[in-house]
Amino acid sequence: VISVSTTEVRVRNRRGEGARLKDEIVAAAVDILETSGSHEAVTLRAVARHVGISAPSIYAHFPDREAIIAAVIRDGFVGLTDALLESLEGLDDPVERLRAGCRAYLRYGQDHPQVYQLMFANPTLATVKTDPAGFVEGDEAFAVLVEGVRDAAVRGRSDSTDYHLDAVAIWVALHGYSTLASNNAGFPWPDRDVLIDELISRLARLN
Amino acid sequence: VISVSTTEVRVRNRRGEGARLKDEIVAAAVDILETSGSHEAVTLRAVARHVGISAPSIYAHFPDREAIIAAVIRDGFVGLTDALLESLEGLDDPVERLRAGCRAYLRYGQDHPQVYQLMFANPTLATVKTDPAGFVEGDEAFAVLVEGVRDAAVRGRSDSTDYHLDAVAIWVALHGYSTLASNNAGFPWPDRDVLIDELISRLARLN
DNA sequence: TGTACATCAGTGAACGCGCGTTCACTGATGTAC
DNA sequence: TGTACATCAGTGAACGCGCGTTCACTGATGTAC
Repeated sequence: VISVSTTEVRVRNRRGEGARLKDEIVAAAVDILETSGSHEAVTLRAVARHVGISAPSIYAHFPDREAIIAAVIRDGFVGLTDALLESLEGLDDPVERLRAGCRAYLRYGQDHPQVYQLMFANPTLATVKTDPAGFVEGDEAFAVLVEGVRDAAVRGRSDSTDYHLDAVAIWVALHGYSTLASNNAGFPWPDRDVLIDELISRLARLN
Repeated sequence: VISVSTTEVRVRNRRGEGARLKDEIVAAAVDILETSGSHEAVTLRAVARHVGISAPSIYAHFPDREAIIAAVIRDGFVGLTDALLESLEGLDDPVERLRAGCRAYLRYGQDHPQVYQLMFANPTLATVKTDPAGFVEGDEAFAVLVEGVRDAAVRGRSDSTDYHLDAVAIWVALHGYSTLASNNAGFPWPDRDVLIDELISRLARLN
């Protein structure tokens, strides 16, 4: 019998590199979260098993299970903001920038549906959102959107006069589409790109 | 010492009325769900405690815990559809009807945030949605919206030509606002009524 | 260069808990005769 | 009208499980002298 199991043996971190485990723990939590489709599966013991360590080892890095989830959410906000900013690189046309940003937002939600859900549709958030760090990240992401609307208006491509209001309108629509699409695959959705373009142009008041 | 505790003693159902417990179980599940803010708290034992029965008694009415949640979701769809239809009663103006329906939808989401979340933003749904009954209810609710857009267009109050597309756009926006608002109270929301009216008039293409 | 030792990165066993589920049962109530 | 009995609406005790968390520990590794 040929052994197929690749009994992943974890190599213990070298002295002074113990903090590396912290990142591995968060990565494992994300993995379990997205694979299982529910944050209930992200138990302290499941995370430990996934990383290949004993359960108590986690306590050197996180005070409790909730802190791991909070770290996942914080990482999510950083990742989303990065994705948004990256999507704008090299683009000059304000409408193109707006569309690119919105698409990047939806892509993030589609690629990390469970993390996304945790970020925006879970009361656990209360904990992280009170934490200034998570809040600032979320604000930064939203600011990208407000800037996009303002830019389009200033350069004569949109009739928007209330940038904040219109940015909120777009955010609300994007978020709605993101969560509904990932949870209601059976619904008769119209063409995705048409829907998104209509949402953006009407809510950003493109002319 | 004056006894304050109202040790709720449940009266056993009379013969032939055992099925009444089924409704009590669902009601208890909804109560726990909305009070706790998370469906994780809706355990079989917690529901039994809330109703005032022993845990095994539930098995006479539901095969397992998941079936209770499914019943909560089904009830939710019925409740939402009823609320939508009721909101239209006595209204004739198509734009008024559209607004009333949308407001009723948001009110439902605000009044039953956790049930709402379970209905639209949870993969547990997969089970219920495959079930024709739940599906039909959801379709009926959405049909109310499509009819609203069509009616407005036919009566010259909207420029919509693709009723389904525009109804989806409105649904997406309403859903987005509903979940974001209930989970992000700290966000600087614009005036609620202004936001909602703008979403509806732009997405329904009111003229 | 050699060695004693402090420190670091973890481990293994154990705990109490609430959970879903099973099993054999109980006692009130309606019904057949 | 009286009574034996079937049925119905539940109960109580028990199970095995995975969980979060604690505790005392181990063994490799870098460092001071």
